[in-house]
Amino acid sequence: MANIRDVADNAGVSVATVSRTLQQPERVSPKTRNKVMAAVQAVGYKPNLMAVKFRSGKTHNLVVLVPTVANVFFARVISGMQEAAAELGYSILLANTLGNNDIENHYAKMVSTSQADGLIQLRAHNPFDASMINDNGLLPMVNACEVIEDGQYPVVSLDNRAAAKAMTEHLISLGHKRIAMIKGPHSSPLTQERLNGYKDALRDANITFDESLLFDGDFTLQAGYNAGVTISELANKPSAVFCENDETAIGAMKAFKQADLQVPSDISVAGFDDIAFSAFVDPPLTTIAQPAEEFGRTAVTLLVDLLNGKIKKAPKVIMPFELIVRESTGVAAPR
Amino acid sequence: MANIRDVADNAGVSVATVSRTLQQPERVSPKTRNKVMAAVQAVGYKPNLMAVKFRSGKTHNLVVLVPTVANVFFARVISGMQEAAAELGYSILLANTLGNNDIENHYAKMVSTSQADGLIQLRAHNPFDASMINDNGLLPMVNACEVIEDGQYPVVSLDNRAAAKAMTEHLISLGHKRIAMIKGPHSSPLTQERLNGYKDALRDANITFDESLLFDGDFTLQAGYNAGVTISELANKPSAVFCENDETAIGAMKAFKQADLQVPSDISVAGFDDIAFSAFVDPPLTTIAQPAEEFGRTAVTLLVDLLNGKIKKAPKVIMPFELIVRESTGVAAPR
DNA sequence: ACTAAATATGAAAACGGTTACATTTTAAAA
DNA sequence: TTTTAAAATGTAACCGTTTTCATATTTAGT
Repeated sequence: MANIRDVADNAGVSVATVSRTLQQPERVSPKTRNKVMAAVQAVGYKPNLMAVKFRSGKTHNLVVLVPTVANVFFARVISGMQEAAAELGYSILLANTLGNNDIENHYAKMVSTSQADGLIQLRAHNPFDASMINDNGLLPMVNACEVIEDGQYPVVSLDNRAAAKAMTEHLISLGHKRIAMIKGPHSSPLTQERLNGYKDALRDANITFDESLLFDGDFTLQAGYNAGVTISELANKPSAVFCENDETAIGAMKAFKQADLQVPSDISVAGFDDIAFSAFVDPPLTTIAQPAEEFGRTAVTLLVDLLNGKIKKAPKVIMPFELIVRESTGVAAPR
Repeated sequence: MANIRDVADNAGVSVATVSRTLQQPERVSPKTRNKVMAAVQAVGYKPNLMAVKFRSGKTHNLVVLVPTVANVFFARVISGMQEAAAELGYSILLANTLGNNDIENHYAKMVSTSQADGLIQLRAHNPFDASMINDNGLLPMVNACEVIEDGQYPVVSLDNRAAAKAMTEHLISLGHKRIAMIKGPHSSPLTQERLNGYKDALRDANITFDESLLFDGDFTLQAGYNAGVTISELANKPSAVFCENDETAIGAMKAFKQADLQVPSDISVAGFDDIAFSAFVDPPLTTIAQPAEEFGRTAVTLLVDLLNGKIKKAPKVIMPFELIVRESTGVAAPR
């Protein structure tokens, strides 16, 4: 494999000149520039970027911690990250953490071991192992999708509380009073935020919050189905179910169908995220759309700015949401 | 940031000894080993892995080219890759190519520029730009999911033709004679393989192949929906539709529902991949299950073996498939 | 106790670039 | 033409490891 010295020899110049020709062509005369370029071709030179990264101390790699790439919403976010990263000359190192703390730490360590310049978390969960904190006591990190309260790190998030409130108000406006909620995992701040929004709407409408209408989930189809089965066996069923994500809602709808409950005439169902499938299930799902790709783009832009020292204090970017009303929600049935 | 020299100074030994202590502890006396370990702690040493990779010439990175991470099937494959890579001490650099040739080349180039040791393609599409071929004329690459014919590179694939044949036979056994097919993108060898399997089954059952029952798609929900609309407007409708993946099938089912065609009583629908959603749509989708995670695991194992020179000539691993009969396929309606 | 072999350690080169600094060449100004 | 500044190029140090080879130390054998 040809290296920069081979090029220099071939062109009859020094390695410094070759390096300059490649990095700052304007600093070298047109004549030698041509010689060098010809030599590059002649010997088939490919710069060893590992050497460059080592020397420069900048890897231009970003680690992204994602709970699971199989989640359709995350897949969209990642897609946006890839795009922005490519534009800025960065590569994404994707880590599928499966919520596992060891895996998270393993990948987060790539920053302290100079394998990556920064870190994006798709799940709020700091601080990491103290061993990976750098000089100034902070990791070059941004949190996406979930707000983190301590204000130390940049955040790009959705106003989950407001969005959940908007959805709940939509259900209330259709006449629903007994509105169940299928939650996300306990460990996720999202769960709490969306629950808060739900409670806000209830309070504003003078509907007393009923803890027995809360069901556990974990953002998977199966969990939604399980909760749906439980709900359909209830003596005093809710007339609407607000699910903390679309997968959950789709799972629950299957349970309702099996129990011969019509959606939305017997029971309304609402989701959150607006994944592609939601428009294609039967009935199409009412949900909250989030600008997923934009999330990703913003997160890497923020991180790169942070790495370049362009950010003074941790900003908090709140992305807009949109209530998408489809056919899975309808007016409450008379009791 | 402490480097190996700081550790050496602190421990009162040479850098060579520190390196040995960390890499091959058995080659250093217990006494100095303890001294070094203490020094590592004392100065908070974290090896600069970029330097290690540069020096060793092994990056322990693998580039994975995926057409789109938003495809649920690919997401499962990637998940399996991550797992196997982590076990083998490799990291995955995920590239979302969106089928774009430039993006593919850009990421493939990471191998020739020493940023990654090898490459996995989730879509068969070689050779690349000649500029990135190495000495022996080959890229350290394995193809997953799609068989490639030239036999130069290891392949892990499914017998798509046999699987498509099995599904078509299932439909024929239910009495279907007019079976439409919604294809994948032209560019994908998968499309052709599955089409071949479909034709095989037709031939074996003495059903004449009817080109007008072939519809274009691209593996997305929307394309499936579009084809579904076209089919429902047909004067002489097929009694069954075999879709080349599940997303397509789910899209088509939505179109049929809108056209008041009952699945499966009016028209049967079959998919391919068995993504998680398929069990949860209405009706649950008959499909072909592929061991997606295992695909991913096998692909990286193969690639790592290839990198270690453990592979003589390119193997071709064919993974098993399974016909999953759910409720979207039923006996053919009398005409 | 003496020598040979085995083990432990250190000094320094190497990996492939970038870059500060020194030097030479070219262009511009006097 | 001479002087001076600017532009082009070269020399060599440097980034943080690993690794070869030489040297020092320990262990074993007689």
